[in-house]
Amino acid sequence: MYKKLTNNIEDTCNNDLSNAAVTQSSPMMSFNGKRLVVDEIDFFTEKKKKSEDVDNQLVHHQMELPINTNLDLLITKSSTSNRSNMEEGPSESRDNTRNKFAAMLAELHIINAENQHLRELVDQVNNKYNDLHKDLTKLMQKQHKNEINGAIEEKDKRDDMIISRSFLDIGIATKEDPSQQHSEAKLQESKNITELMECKNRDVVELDSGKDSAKSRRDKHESSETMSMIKKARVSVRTKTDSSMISDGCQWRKYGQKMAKGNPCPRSYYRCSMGTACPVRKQVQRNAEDLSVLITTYEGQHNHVLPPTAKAIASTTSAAASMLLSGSMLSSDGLIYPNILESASLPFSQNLATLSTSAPFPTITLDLTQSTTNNSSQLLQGAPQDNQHIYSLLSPLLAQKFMSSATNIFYQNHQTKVSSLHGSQGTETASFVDTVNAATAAITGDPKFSAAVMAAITSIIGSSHPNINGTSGDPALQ
DNA sequence: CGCATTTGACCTGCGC
DNA sequence: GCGCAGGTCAAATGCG
Repeated sequence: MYKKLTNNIEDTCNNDLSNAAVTQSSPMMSFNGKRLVVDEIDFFTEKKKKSEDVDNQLVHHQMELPINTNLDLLITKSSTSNRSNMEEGPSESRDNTRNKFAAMLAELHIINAENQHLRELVDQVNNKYNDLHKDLTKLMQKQHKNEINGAIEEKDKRDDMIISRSFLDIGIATKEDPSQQHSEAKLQESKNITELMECKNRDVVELDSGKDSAKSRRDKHESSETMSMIKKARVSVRTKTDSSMISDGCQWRKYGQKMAKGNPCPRSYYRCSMGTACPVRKQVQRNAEDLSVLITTYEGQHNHVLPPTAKAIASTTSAAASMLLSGSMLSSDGLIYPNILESASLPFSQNLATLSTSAPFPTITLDLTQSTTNNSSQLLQGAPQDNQHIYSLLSPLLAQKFMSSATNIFYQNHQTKVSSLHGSQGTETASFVDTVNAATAAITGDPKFSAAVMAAITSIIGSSHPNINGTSGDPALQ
């Protein structure tokens, strides 16, 4: 038994040491490679657990098999009281145990070093993120200055698609900057679309303070329309309930009620009252055709910290809104790409999520009334028929899907734009798209990993930009 | 008394 | 310009 136990420990040590060695030789966080560490806690769980297991085994081993290590490292009662017994053990066993203990110590040192290394990498990522953010702001300012110097007629011809061009220009400019890592730019671009709009808005404010011209006013008007579009992107949720309002974890204050045309039931207007001046609003109305169906439409992003139950739906709406906006704006004709619908559909129900372009503002509808078809019944099986639970279950999948689809669409359009401008660079971008697709597939294939990645990205963005949806932690998807 | 809800007035955008 | 519909505001009202 003793030999068996020591063998186990030895195997564990060898495995961990070899793993640590591999890890050391190949940095875990790399934008160019496929491994990306976003939160050291998540990625250490396995190793940590392993290490703890080793420690437990060691302690257990020492408690049961008192052996003098001659290092006098142990201060436990057993180690001192049984010293006489230890000295009577075979010297070979003492050597083995000593070696193993030393190996474990070495492993601990390696893990600590690795931990430190990863911390540094996370810091670097944060720093690069901040740098890119600054560069982006500068580019936006530069672009606005160029526009001001340009012809006014040209400006008049511009329509609401100004945003899409801005997005593409930003992406290309970032990509062409040799000082920035290619994939870092991509990661940055996909992180938070709403942040770009904040930059845009900030530029307008700066312009207004500097030049009070008709042109700047026109820019402001256009940007206000832009912001309005951002704000107006909506996510509609259909649920079957008898209550007048679904419970989504947020606090709402009713500020209006209207009779809508063609519907005997009034439409209620609610404003989020959890935070001061929170821009999020929602409309609640019963379906005219089926009065048991309650249609709740969310609009905007929270500017405050949300409780976990509210985070679920908020992150979903944020991600959906980001997807809607990125997808629709990247289209050359201003329409939402049809493949969004396909990619946005949940894996367990093709009819669960639908997009509407007929409405004044892009709206995605999540139909939670169809829970009896396909695999959704399996997914929801055993879960209480409570909206909060449904959201909790639904949200991560949706947010994940929306984020990946938005990212893919962004890059696909980006590729088209770059190819047309630079010709030969298309292949490079194409390979990157492949990489993104592969990464997306890997992420979507492993729920735990995707959850960890999303949580980490959310926490990183959230910590850097407290104004952005605490959901998002959801931006765009919170 | 403070807060939430109600409800009529008002604003805005759009189509004719 | 006018009317309609959707959305918002704010004073009045209700409730704990």
